[in-house]
Amino acid sequence: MAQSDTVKRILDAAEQLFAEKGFAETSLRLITSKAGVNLAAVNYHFGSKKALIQAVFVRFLDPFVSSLERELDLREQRGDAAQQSLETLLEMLVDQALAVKPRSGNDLATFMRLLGLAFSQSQGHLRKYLSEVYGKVFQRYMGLVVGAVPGIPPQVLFWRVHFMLGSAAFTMSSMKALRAIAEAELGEPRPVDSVLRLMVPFLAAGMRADSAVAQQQAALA
Amino acid sequence: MAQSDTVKRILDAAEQLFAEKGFAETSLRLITSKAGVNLAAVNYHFGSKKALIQAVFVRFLDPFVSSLERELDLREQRGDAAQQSLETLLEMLVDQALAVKPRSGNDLATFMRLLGLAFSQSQGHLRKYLSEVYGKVFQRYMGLVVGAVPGIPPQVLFWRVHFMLGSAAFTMSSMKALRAIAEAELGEPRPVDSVLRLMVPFLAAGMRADSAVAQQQAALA
DNA sequence: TTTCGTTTTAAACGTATGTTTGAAACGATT
DNA sequence: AATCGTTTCAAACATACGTTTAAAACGAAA
Repeated sequence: MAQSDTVKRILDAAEQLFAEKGFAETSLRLITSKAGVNLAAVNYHFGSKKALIQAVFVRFLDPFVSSLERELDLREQRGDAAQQSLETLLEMLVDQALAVKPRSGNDLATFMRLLGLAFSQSQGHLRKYLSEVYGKVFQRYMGLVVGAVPGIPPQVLFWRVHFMLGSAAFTMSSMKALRAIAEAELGEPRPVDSVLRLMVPFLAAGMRADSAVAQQQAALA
Repeated sequence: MAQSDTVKRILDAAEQLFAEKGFAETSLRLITSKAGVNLAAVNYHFGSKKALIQAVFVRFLDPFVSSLERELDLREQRGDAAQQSLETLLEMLVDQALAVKPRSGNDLATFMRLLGLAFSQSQGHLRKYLSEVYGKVFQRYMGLVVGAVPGIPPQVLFWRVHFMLGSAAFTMSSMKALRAIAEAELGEPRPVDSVLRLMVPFLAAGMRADSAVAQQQAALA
């Protein structure tokens, strides 16, 4: 018969638990018990915990990245790739993230949190693996972003890209907690996708900030 | 005699190791061996590993926060607290961070990384503790920030503040790695304080981005 | 010098983790 | 029905961790 669903059950449980508690804090015993499979199943099917972590990321990043590449190809064919506005590019990313069809019981918040963890919590092995596998798309996309903010020196651009990344990674990995705070302080919180869209003008404005002023600010002791 | 320097040696070693590897990944055995003291010394002097983590943060946050509060008082007395520009407020924070006099072998990068970890890696107990002790100053400062960007709806402002926070926390906690990448890609990297100053116009512009557009963007499905 | 509270020390404890093992159960193929 | 590769299972293994213990060393006060 086709491979049993043990693998899928492990991935589902691991994905959810990783998103809730992080990698180090999630034990294999917790994962396997939630998945209803034997403890040894993880090492049998994946080889190690590290490999399981990678497998979780591959399963949820692959569709996202494929769909992103398709969209990039499309826009390139239409020839307007070079002159995309920054806002359009950022929205495109949000749209792709929102377009990933949720699997059973894995909602957008889980996706966000995992994406955030990939940057903030990833130990060496994960970060290296992700940049090996997805580095090319990342650079392709970032090339477009850089092209959309002309007149900024490369040094400044480098750091602004990472300010952007940090904003996104932090927000996504803390999304759940932040929405709870927002609810306590301001009533009914925005839906997750609305928060993502709220980031677009914030990031775009930051990227476009006057760089002469920026240089000057940074220069003075 | 005065309390032996065992406590100080533990704090020094822990501070540096936490900054390098995070909390969970740093064992008491590693800390005590680096500090050249007995393993049991941590539990004797601090009670537990959690208490040690808190002690590390208190030691390096207290001077920073005190100095920040002094500066806030000063500006309040001068009466110009209410009409500070956003840039001025952010620069003030950078200046306070840079003004913390480095202890032996603990440079600015360590300070940055710890501050970043406080947000990203802190488990429940640390976050709760920090917000209990330093929440008041944080809110006082954030009140000024919010006052410096008029005309933005509270909901939008809430999220933008956290976009800002995320940018700063991520950048600081990844500062060392990012500077290494910058060096490989662009040659001699900026000094740490210059990177901090580079954030100011980026964040200020993001905070001030047109909120009507933002609202509209966020609203459309 | 003796006393007594403080600090340091080596060793052990208890627990949790990722991983391995060898046998049992399974399921398609012959 | 017998065979054989695959998968599951309970149990154990090896290791690492934070913490505790009880004795030894220390150092100022008497």
